[in-house]
Amino acid sequence: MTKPRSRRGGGRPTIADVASKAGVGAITVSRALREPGRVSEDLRRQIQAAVDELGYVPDPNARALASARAEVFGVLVPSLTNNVFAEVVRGIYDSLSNSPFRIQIGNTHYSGLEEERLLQVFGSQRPAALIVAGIDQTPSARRLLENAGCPVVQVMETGPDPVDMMVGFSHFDGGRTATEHLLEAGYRKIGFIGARMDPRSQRRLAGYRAAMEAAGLFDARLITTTPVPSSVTLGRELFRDALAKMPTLDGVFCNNDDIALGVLFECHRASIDVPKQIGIVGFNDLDMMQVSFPSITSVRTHRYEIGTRAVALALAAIAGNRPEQRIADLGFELVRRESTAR
Amino acid sequence: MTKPRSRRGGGRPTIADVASKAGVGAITVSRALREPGRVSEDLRRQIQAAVDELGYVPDPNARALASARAEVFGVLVPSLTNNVFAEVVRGIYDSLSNSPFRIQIGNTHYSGLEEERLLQVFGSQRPAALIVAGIDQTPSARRLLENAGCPVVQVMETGPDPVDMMVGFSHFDGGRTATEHLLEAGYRKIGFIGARMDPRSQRRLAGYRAAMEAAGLFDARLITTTPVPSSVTLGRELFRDALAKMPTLDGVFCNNDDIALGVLFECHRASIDVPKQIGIVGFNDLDMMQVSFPSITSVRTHRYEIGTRAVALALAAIAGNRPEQRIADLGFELVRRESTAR
DNA sequence: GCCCTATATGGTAGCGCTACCATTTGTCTG
DNA sequence: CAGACAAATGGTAGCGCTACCATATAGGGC
Repeated sequence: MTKPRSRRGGGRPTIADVASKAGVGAITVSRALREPGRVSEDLRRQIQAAVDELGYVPDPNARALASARAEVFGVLVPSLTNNVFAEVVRGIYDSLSNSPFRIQIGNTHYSGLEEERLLQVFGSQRPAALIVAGIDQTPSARRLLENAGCPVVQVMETGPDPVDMMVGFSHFDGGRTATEHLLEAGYRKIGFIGARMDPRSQRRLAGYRAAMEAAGLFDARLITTTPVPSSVTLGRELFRDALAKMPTLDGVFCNNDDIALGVLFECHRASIDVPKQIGIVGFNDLDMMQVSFPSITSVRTHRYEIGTRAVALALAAIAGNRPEQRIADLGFELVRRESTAR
Repeated sequence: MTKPRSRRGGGRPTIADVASKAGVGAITVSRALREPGRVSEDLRRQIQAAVDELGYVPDPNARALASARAEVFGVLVPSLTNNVFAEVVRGIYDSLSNSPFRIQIGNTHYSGLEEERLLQVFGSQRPAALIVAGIDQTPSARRLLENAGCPVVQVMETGPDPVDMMVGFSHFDGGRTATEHLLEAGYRKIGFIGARMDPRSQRRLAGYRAAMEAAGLFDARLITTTPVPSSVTLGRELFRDALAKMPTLDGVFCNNDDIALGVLFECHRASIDVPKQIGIVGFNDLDMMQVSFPSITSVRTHRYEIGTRAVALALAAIAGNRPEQRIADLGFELVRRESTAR
C-alpha cells in the first residue's frame, strides 16, 4: 500500500532509512543521536556510519511534534539596529552556535502589545527557553511568560520580581553614578538629554535626578527628552534645545553614546570647549567613545555578556539544575575620559 | 484506548477541538484558516468563532511536518552587530511582520564553511525562502542553495550569475564613484583604508584602484588594509599607519563609515585640517556622517530597502509569479559634504 | 432527462519522529 | 542456580496537521 519512498518528503533520508541501513530499529537510531550513552558502542558506530553515508539530518519539525518541545530559543528585543541589543543577540548566538538549539528573534519595536503578540506566536512553538528584554512586561505578557512552560530569562536590567531568571544591571545606579561623577568633577548645571525614553532610559533619568537632588542642584528645566528614537543627529538637536533653554549649562549626562556623540559634534561646531565649558558623559561605552576627540567618559555595560549569561542560565535550567541565584547583576563601570577631565 | 486529551500536548486546543466545537471536519477548519475562499461564508464564521473562543493557535511544527514546508524565511548574514546587516535584517522583519512567516537568522561570521553548515541546518527545515548575504558562496554552498527547493535571494550586491534572484548594488561602482569624487575635488595622493576586507570590501577597493589607475595616480603604497573587523578605533590606527607610510597623503576613501569617523578623530587630534589638508569619504552613509564636524562625504546605500525588496521578490516567487527581472540593482548615491569641500 | 463540471465538504492515511511500554539478554545476589 | 534487577533494544501508537481522494450537491448544456 505504501509507496516506495515518501511521496511528499522530497526524497530526503528519514530515520527509518538510517535504521534499516544500520540493521536496527528506528528508535535506537533516535536514541543514538540524542542520548548516545544509552546505546552500545557497537551500534552507535554502525548508526553513525549509516547517518554519514546517507547524509541524514533529523527533521526538527517532526522532532518537535513528537516530543512536544522544539529546540528553539525565543528571543524578544525591542530593536534590531540598536547596537545595545545587537550585542546581546550576538552573545546569545555565539553561546548557542554549538548546541542543537535554533534561535528565533522577535522585534517588539518597543511596543508592549507587539510583545504580547509575539509571545503568543512563540508560545505556539513550545520553545525550549525564552529570553526577553526588559522587566516591564504588560500583565498579560507576564502571564504568557509564566505559563510558557520553559525557562524564562529577562535581560538588560535587574529588578525585584523576576518571572523566572534575570540578567542585567541597575540602570538607576548607572544614571546616578554618571551624574555623581560629573558633580565630583565640579560641574553644577548638569543637564540630562535622552531620546526614546523607554523604561531603562526612564530609570537612568531617575538615577540622574536622585544624584542631582542629593546635591541640591535639581532643576526640571535641565531635562531634555523626546520619545523619538535615538540618533547622533538627534543628540545634536536636543543639545541645542537644552542650551537654548538653559544657556548656563556646564555638563550633560546623555542617555546613550549616540546622543553624547551628537553633543560633542555640536560643541565642536559651536566652539564650545569640552571639557572646560561643558562636561559630557555617555552611556554604554561604544567603541567610538575611546577614540573621539576629546574621548568621551561613558558608563560601560556588559551587553555581550548579558547574552552569554542568559543562555548559560537557560541551559542550566533546561538541564534541570536551576541556579541558586535567579538574578545575575553584571554591573557596569564608569570609564573616565577627557570629556570630563577639567 | 485514547486518553481524553493529548497526553503530551499540554492541553492546548487542537484543530480537532475547533472542528468539533464548530460542528465541521478538521480539514474544513484547516482550509478555513489557510484558504478562506474555499469555505462557505457560513462555516467560516462558525469556525472563526470556535477559534476565538478556544484561543486556538495552529502548531507550526505539525503544519510543517504535514505540508513538507515550513513557514520560515532563512536569513544568513555575516554579522549581527554590523549596522549594515542589521538594517537589512530590520527591513526583512518589517516586511514579514504581518505575514505568517517566521524568520530564522544565521550568523556566518564571514566564514564560508559556517555558511555551508548553516545552510545544511536551515535546509533540514524546508524553509519557504532563503535570503543570503553576498554572492561569493563556496561551490558546495551554492549547490545547497540551488537544491533548496525554494526561492533564494542573494542580497547586498549584484553580480552576473544569480542562484535565483538578487538585490543589491555594485560595490565596485561605489568605490570608483567615491574615488572619482575625491579626484574631481582636486585630491591626488588618495589612500584607501579598509578593515575586514570581505568580498564586498575587495570590490570597493577594486573600484578605487580602477579610478586611480584611470587618473594615472595609482600607487600600491596608498592602500592600507587589515583582515581585523572594522571599528572606529581601528580607523584611527590604520590612518596613522597610512600617514606614516605616505606622509604626503591628501585624501582617503574609507571602506566604511566607522573607519572614516576614526580618521576624522585622528585628524582632530593631530590638528590636520579637513578638508583642506585631507579629504575624507566614507561608505554607507550612517546617520552620524551628516552631523560630524566637519560632516563627512559618504556613499549612501539602501540597506533597509535591500531587505524589504528581497522579501518582496521572495514572496512573489512563493506566490508563483517570479519577477521578470531576477536582479534588482538598487544603486547608491554619493552624498557630498564638508569633508571633501575644499 | 442525462451527463458533465464546478463547488463544498469530509474521511483516511500519512508526514518523521519520539514517549511509553514490552521484551530480551546479561549479571549479580544469596 | 533460581530470582531479582539492570542494561540494551524494539514495537506500537500517537504528536497535530494537511495531501489526496472520495463524496455530495448544485447548476449548465444539449
